[in-house]
Amino acid sequence: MTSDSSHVSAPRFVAFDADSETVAKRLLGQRLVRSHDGQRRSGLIVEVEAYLGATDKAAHTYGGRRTPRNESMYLPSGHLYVYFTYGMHHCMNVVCGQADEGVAVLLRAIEPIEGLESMRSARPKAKRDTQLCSGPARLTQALGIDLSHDGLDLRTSDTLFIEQVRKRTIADTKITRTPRIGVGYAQEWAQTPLRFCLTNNPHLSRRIKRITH
DNA sequence: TGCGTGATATTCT
DNA sequence: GAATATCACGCAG
Repeated sequence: MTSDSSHVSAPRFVAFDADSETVAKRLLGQRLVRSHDGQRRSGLIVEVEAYLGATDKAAHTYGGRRTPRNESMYLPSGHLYVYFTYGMHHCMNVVCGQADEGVAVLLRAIEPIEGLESMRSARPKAKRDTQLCSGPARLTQALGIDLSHDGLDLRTSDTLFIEQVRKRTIADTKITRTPRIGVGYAQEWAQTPLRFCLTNNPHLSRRIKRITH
């Protein structure tokens, strides 16, 4: 195996059919690929958040809420839920669990691997490559993902999909769990550690707080 | 390094 | 009318 193996097609990641915590951990270290205009932009998934559905006060589907915006979160697992927020940002989620359950994983950060030039031109404000995809809205901007991708099937799409570059789930010892970002309103759910990061990866959306003794 | 703040569409009160 | 699964900028220390 040489370092120039990025053109070799890897198998698709297909194991979306599980609860969102399990899928969140499975997705860490897999490769998110955006193929557009004959170019490939891709990166390793380094940070995700699990959203648990109707019982989760931080989830868009809390209490079974169903609106035109979140409709695709009720699609079968493997589909994409893209939403627009703060009047200017897109965020992308992978639907998991069962159809109509409203369960998903938010992709928060990737480590860029291919198509760095395209990402840089898509994100002129990023001063360093660690700022290209280190945040949910940053990574959608870097990859050119918007509402036109809402409801897309990652298992069959040729333009956006996830490649399985490792068969085993990353060991728990290499994963740091923290509370989710920006969900302080969600009461007891605000404290629940459902954000999963590859420990000390430089492409995270935020540094992991040091544990104080 | 770490606040405070503006931009601004969708949803809920 | 208010809040939000955010980002980028300015200013303080």
